[in-house]
Amino acid sequence: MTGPAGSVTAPARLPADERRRQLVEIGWRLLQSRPIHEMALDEVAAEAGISRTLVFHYFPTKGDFYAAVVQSAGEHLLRPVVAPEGASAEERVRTLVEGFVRLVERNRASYTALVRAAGGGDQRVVDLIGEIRDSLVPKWLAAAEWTDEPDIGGSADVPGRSALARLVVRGWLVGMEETVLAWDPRTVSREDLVDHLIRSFFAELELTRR
Amino acid sequence: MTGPAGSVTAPARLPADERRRQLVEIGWRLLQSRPIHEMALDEVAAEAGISRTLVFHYFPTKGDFYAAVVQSAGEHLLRPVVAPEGASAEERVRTLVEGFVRLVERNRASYTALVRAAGGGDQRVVDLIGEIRDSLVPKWLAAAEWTDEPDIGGSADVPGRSALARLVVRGWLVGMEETVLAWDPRTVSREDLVDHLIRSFFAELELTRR
DNA sequence: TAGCGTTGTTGACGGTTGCTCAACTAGCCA
DNA sequence: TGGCTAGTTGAGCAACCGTCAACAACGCTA
Repeated sequence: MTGPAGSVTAPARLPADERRRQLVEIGWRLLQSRPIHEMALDEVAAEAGISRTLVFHYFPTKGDFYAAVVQSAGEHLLRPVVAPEGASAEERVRTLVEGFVRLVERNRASYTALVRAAGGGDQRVVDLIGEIRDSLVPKWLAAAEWTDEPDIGGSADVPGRSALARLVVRGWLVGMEETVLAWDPRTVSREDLVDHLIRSFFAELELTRR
Repeated sequence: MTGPAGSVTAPARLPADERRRQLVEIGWRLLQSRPIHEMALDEVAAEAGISRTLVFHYFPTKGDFYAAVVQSAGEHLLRPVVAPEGASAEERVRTLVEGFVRLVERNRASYTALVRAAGGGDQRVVDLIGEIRDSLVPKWLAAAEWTDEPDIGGSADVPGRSALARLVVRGWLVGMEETVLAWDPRTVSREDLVDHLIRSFFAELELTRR
């Protein structure tokens, strides 16, 4: 355990940004085995082979560190999921859904860790996850080629229509998250799941049209 | 703050079950202003006018206490939401949706506290919230008069159909939770929200039929 | 090469909190 | 009165977050 350099323990002195990245990376790794509130900064420091004080030097508070970890994790996890350019709306949405299902299949631990962080941690982390979710809404709306058309013959300054769509898509995304996480491949086939999610998304969207 | 008996501080000696209930009630009250991981047992003890040790006497571990609080909270919050007996499917679902929206409107702090507990706390609490959600699924299916009919001419031992429905309803419930919590009455009217949720629920269910 | 500021790093300390242990006290029955 | 049961407590341990003042390595200038 306290081996003198068993694996790749940091030599001694690192440039600031590199140390930061190292710590975030360690935090992310630890987050996958422990719920967030059980990850002590002691552990992070030990893993990096430095003193706990140094962690506080880079992240003034525990919450700051967690926020950095969650932010980085969110980017890493969600960046690869993109819709292809020249395809039909259905194909694009399918790509997003399948990308997400695959993401969960491959990184279940990571993803649940990330989602769980949405509940327990401090306020910054909660807000961060909220922002990440919000940032996904336009992506999905665009994939469905859903244009934010104003009410037919109605006034454009009434935000009701598009606001409802955004709200609904946000809720739908969270529901999908939950569905895929709770999904048991032995009772529901992967195909049925994906098909249902796609049709569900379009149906939900269509319902907001009026 | 340290008033000698301003409100209703417990006298001294209480029967076990009464003390338990008092502590859970205090925990529930505190949970509404603080996220769960910030509620120290010190505070609970102080609020009850007893020593911290006694709290541990009734709840061996912090997680046990939190679990008890969440359990009680879940029952208190969700019990009142029931569908009327003799109404149509649509009316019954409408009652459930409106009941839930009203619940969130009135007890926003309590409800978010409860939902947030689903993420951060210890495993027992997470599981508990999962069970509460699961227990809601049949209630909603029944309200929609959704009979768990086997595949037409198919084998009854294939669980695919109803399993999908249960899974989907669970996800939809979580999505609705999120939607109502993120809902801003200034951009989406209450009526539009409720209407959409009702139609969304039936649409989602209909999609599982095949 | 000496000096000096900048920057990465640390040990020691304080306060809070979850949890344990042995002991004290109020009622109740023989 | 004595003794049993049950509610209650203070002292103490260990883990953890966060602070402070100081140390050590490197680059720059002279």
